[in-house]
Amino acid sequence: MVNDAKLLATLRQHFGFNAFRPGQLATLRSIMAQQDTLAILPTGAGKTLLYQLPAYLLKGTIIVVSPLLSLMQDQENRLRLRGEKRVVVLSSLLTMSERIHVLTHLNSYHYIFVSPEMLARQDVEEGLARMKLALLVIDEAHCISQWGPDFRPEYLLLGRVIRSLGHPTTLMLTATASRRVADDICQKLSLTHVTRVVRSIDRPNIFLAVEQCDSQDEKQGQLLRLVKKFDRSGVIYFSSRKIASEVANFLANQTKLRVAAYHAGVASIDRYRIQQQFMQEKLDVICATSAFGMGIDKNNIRYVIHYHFPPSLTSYVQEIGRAGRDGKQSAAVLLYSPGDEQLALNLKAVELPSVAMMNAYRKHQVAANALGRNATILTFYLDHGWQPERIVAYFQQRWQLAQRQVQEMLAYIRTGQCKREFMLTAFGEPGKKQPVNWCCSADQKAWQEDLVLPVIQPTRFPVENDFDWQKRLRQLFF
DNA sequence: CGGTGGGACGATAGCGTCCCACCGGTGCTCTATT
Repeated sequence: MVNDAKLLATLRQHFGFNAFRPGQLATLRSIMAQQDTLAILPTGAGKTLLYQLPAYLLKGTIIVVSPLLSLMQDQENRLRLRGEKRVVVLSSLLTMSERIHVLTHLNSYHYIFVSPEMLARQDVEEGLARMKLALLVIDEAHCISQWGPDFRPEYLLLGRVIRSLGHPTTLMLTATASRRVADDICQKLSLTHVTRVVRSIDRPNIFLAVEQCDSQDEKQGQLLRLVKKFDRSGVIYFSSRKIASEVANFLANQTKLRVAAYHAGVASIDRYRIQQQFMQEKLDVICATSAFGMGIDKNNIRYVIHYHFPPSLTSYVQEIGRAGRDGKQSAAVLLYSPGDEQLALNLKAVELPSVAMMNAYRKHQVAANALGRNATILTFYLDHGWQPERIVAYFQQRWQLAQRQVQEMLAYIRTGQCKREFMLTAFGEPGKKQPVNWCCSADQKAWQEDLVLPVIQPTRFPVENDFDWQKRLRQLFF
């Protein structure tokens, strides 16, 4: 049994820190007690340490399931910089002979990074099932709930994979998950006894604002005003690639700022360059779709503006959470024109096969692969033995959920009460707000008159205060 | 799914109506051609 002193010693010896950040110790205790653990810790809480530290104490390989190839490569590079050589990204970027080599030498790796799609392949699953695993890590675990059902269905097979790997200790990591999402993650993985380590989603240094704009022209004008006013680094989120690119050009022409558009239509090499330049302060503003953000490790993003309507409060909290990681004052501004919610709904509507479409399919009027964009997700469910009736019911349920999420987002926009209070209540943390009302509802005057943000003290990461290691050492040795 | 913009058409000289095409985000992996 590993005690706290041992964990702390390992932290000192291998990472050079003197204290854990909030949530780390509780998570590590749980992992070392071989408990499945869901850690919901805000961005910047040091989540990678949660599996890198146990690597020094556990025997066997650590598998990390990650949603993006770029994230896996990034993690691999970081581990190599730490001197870890026994690390591999098992992905389609390997040549066939490289992949065969990896699969026949699985035991020689300390860390294996893998996507859910690759992990669900029979040869990979069987290969890994023969290994001694120290830990299974599911990074960005909210993807199970958010992307799994409609977009990347292999996420729904992770429960099966966990069982076929002999149920290793499983660590799920995410920055944002409401209680409902957390329940959904555990349920979809069929994990019943899960330790949850949850820190507040509140980021007191982020000012919350909603600006109503009556037209798209007014919105663009307002955006320009905000971007000129705010200090350098910022991210602007869009739900359209085309408009993201157009506004990027507009801002580049109207200001002296260095602006780039970032979305899935941009070549991956350029996306990589843009991200690097943003990190190195060679770009000021990124006009992005939801493609941008995961794994962004930049601590001085001063603002996140939403030009379009986020699909849910959860995604909104995730996206604005990228601001102000250094604890200094930052802002999250949502620009809203009445009717903006329609685009969010339409995006969901095309993702889910309509009832009419499914009826046509059931009457054999169309084949599954003729269902266009919906074909992939639909054939997945059919291949896994779902009856069409069940699929229709499920998609209807997903559609209703999407509508509820849009309604919740609208309620956030419209509420006259403190935005922060609304947000925290929605995430099951009522009454946990800081004494200061730091949002546009409370600071109407300051916000609307001259955009002067109230000054607050930068927050430092507090030392884990529920553990006095010196006292604990005295108890152990004297 | 649902909103919008453009073209055709009708009945009549300036505009209404209808219909159709188009648009709207996120990524993995595999496979067959260039």
